[in-house]
Amino acid sequence: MARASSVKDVAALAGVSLGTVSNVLNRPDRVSPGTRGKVEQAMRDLGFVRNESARQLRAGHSRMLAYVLLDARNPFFTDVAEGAERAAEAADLSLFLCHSDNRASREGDYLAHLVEQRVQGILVTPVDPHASVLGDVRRNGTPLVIVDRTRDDDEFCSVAVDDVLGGRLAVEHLLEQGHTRVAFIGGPATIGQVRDRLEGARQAWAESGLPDDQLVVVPTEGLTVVEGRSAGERVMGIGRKRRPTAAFCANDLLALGLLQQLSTAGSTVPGDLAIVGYDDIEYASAAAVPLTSVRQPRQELGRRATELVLDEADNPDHRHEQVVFTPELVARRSTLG
Amino acid sequence: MARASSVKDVAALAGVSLGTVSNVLNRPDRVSPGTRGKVEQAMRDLGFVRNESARQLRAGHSRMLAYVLLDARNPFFTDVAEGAERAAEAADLSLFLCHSDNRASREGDYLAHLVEQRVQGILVTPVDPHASVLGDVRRNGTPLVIVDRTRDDDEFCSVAVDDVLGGRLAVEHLLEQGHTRVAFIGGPATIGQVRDRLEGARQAWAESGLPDDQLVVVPTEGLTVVEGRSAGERVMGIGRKRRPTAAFCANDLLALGLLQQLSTAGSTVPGDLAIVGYDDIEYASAAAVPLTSVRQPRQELGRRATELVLDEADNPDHRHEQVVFTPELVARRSTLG
DNA sequence: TTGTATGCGTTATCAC
DNA sequence: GTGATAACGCATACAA
Repeated sequence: MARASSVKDVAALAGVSLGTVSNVLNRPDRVSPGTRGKVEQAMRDLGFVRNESARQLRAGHSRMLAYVLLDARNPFFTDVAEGAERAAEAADLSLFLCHSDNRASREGDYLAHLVEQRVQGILVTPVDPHASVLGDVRRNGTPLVIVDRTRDDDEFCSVAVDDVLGGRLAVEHLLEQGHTRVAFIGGPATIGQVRDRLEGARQAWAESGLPDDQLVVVPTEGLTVVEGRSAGERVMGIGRKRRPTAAFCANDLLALGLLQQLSTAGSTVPGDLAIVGYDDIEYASAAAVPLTSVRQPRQELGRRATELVLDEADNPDHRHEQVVFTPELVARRSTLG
Repeated sequence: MARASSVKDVAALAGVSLGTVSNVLNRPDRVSPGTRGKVEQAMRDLGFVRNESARQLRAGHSRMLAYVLLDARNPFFTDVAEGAERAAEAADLSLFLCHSDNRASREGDYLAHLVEQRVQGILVTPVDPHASVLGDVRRNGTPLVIVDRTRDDDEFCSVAVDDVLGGRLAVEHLLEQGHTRVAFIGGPATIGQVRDRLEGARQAWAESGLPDDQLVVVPTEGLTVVEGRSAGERVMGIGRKRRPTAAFCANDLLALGLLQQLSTAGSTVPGDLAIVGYDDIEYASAAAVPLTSVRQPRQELGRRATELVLDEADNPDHRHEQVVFTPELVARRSTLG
């Protein structure tokens, strides 16, 4: 494979000047049909492909968007990515996914590379939304939007969902179903989401007037199926009288693990324990017992984040905006007996 | 945000020439500690970031690798990606994920963009391994390796797993467990994988001497949880006497759906139906009944594919290679009573 | 050790 | 309608 051919090669073969080739590429109307034909033929003959690096160098920025995400295995993030992908497509940009796998170092490497690449914009669900690395990106002139996380300042655009409200919705639903002992399953508390959902749960609980200690917090070390199973053992290990009759899980993976654990142990859902999940991922409705869950507008998150990052890139009057979406409870068999 | 600063700006501020700045960047040993200090300080002051486009233009190729994958929601592919990611990291390259979502048009758009971007190499699990678009990439000088698919020629490097053997392993295991009526669940037959796994199943069946019609093919329209549930209804709808006592599913998602359907309907696994899945994704071992499955060396696939694409990029004597890995059966409760 | 000059491929401006 | 030319930012060969 010889060196790829350039506009110069095309020009030589077509017997025209380099400028004309460029015109065929970028303003075909300015060039006569005859020469255009010759040029296009030459391009085909040589298998000419634009060199995007050179284009970018000239233009000052690339036609790429990137989404740096925490966990490619979590359908929540891939759904967000799908929304972003569609918005990117509509703007004639390509969206690339970068998997940080929850590691700050990898996240940092990707962000650095993307800034060097002069991408149009970056969406990121960061390991730590307050890490200075995000500020560095901005300082270097690359628009950046925080997805599914928030900061307590307004230095960045962000899109997120009201997790406190989500927590309220879940617990209010369980209260309506007559439960008076409820477990909150989730952790670690370092994750803002987990804290907010618990906070919402507590607010709803306080308003119910039930004793505080009947809302039991069962901590987990992560938001995974395996952790859900382990939490299930702990919940069902509580003595009959003090055992919760319902559980609100900080995400659906936990809820699925919990469901599996109960099913393995011969307990029934919602008979022995009602379950509410969070995220409403596809597996939630397809579970053995379809799962009640708090739905977030996932694709919408990605779409809006993309719009914001493009506004930051294109609009000189851009103002940072913190968008907060409203979650919605989807009731299914796991709480409806 | 003003225009990003360039080596020229750094040189001006540091009071040295542009070449010296470049040397600080690329051969720091060639420059005296004193001037190096000045230059580095200037870089910090200006927030200088290399322009990767310009670097690429100069170098002729980028420091990017890409994996164009079919389905970001399938853990199989994200595991492959993880293996590729690690190999890329070791070579000091960045791996970007492109989600074609099983759409040929999106796959084509991504491939075109990557070629224009002059990426170092592309890994792809294509919608159609024989589509001409793959040949176009190669013709344009970008190394490309096919992942988890094969072609019947040797125009490309590829890495795959021996699915015929995988099918044999699954059915041989069920035969050993004493089953004499088995369902193969999977489809559509347009997917090479599905065909190969069925082929392997048939080979093992033929060698067992059991009547052909006791290996029942239950077709599905895709390899998803939902399809698995639907297949479950059909299998259990078969009259008692002719009903299979075991099912071999073309992937784990189908198997999980099947498992859920049985559990919902009050049937037991493996009592009423033993189940073998394929892929051994994380959810397989974490399922309500841990799933027997055929494991593929997923990360290894990604790692090897990356090595091959880098060899194609760097080694003038590169020869295309079709690597075929050997699958392995992992027996768990879903077949072991 | 440091500085100068050239070219990578593209686009856009300006003559012709 | 077409052609010559400069510029984008960087890396390198070579000169000082």
